Amino acid sequence: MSKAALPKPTESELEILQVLWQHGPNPVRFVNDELSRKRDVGYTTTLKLLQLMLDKGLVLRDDDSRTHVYRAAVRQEETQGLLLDRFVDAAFGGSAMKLVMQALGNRRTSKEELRQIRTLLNEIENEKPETEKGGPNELV
Amino acid sequence: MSKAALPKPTESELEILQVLWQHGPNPVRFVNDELSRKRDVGYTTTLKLLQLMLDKGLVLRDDDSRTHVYRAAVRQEETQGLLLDRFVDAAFGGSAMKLVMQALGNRRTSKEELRQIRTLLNEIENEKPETEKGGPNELV
DNA sequence: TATTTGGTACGAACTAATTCGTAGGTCAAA
DNA sequence: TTTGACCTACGAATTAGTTCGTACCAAATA
Repeated sequence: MSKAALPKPTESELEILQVLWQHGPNPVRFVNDELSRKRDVGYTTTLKLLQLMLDKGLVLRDDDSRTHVYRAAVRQEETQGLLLDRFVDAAFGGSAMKLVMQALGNRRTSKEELRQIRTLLNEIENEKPETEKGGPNELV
Repeated sequence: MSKAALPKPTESELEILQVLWQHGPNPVRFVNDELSRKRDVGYTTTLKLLQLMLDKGLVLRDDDSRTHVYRAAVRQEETQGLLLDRFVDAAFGGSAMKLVMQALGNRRTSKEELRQIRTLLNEIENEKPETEKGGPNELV
């Protein structure tokens, strides 16, 4: 009963989640201002979206004060993982490797990034990572 | 005038493209049969989809014979790259690296796959890949 | 107190994507 | 030459997602 079917966010909902993940709990006004930096979006549109997301369980809200404060109800890595799975299926016939190869092959990748990936590869290969920080998903 | 704005396929259209990429040019009947292996879909639904895709320029068709034969009009790698870009923006805030790390970190990856990635990393790091095949985008 | 400012709720319009029913054509076999 | 199988075309219903107008409430301020 704990993990009831992680609802999949739509594209717009994802934009909002990005804001909440990045800036933490905030009122509609703030979220809308952030979204407005990229594209034109009405205040009530953002409000409505947040309300729908509340229904879906994608966000939680604190409505103690008149100005409600919303916060993400789903974890970023988890959600990204979910979307990634779906995307890999849809666009790469389920092969995550093909996706990785394409992502690496098709764009400029800095030395530093390449180094990070090598490090990650090593950790994976050794099952138990030997990093000083320890945690398995502490990367990135 | 050559590359007029690569139209972005929807999810359903992508399913169809997968079939055409994998099996080559084929009539509606075949495509529909393939799709039906995964989920329930009516023949005329597939037909309509293919007709819409024809309008969009996603497929071409040979209607010499009564039974039209459709084939993909867009290259697989190109389309996947396009979708990948959009997806990276939407879900990973534009960071392809985060996506790769997540894709590698979150799932079982075989030794062989890891080796492939290392090889790719080496090629990228040397700017000019030393593979016998030569071409820059020949990877994957 | 009256007005302005800023907030929520929500119906409803709009758009894109998906699905299917129905009409009608062609061809081969009975 | 009629029947049945199989095909295309296409209008239209349905669904999901997005957007916004309008109504309404509360708090601050003139």
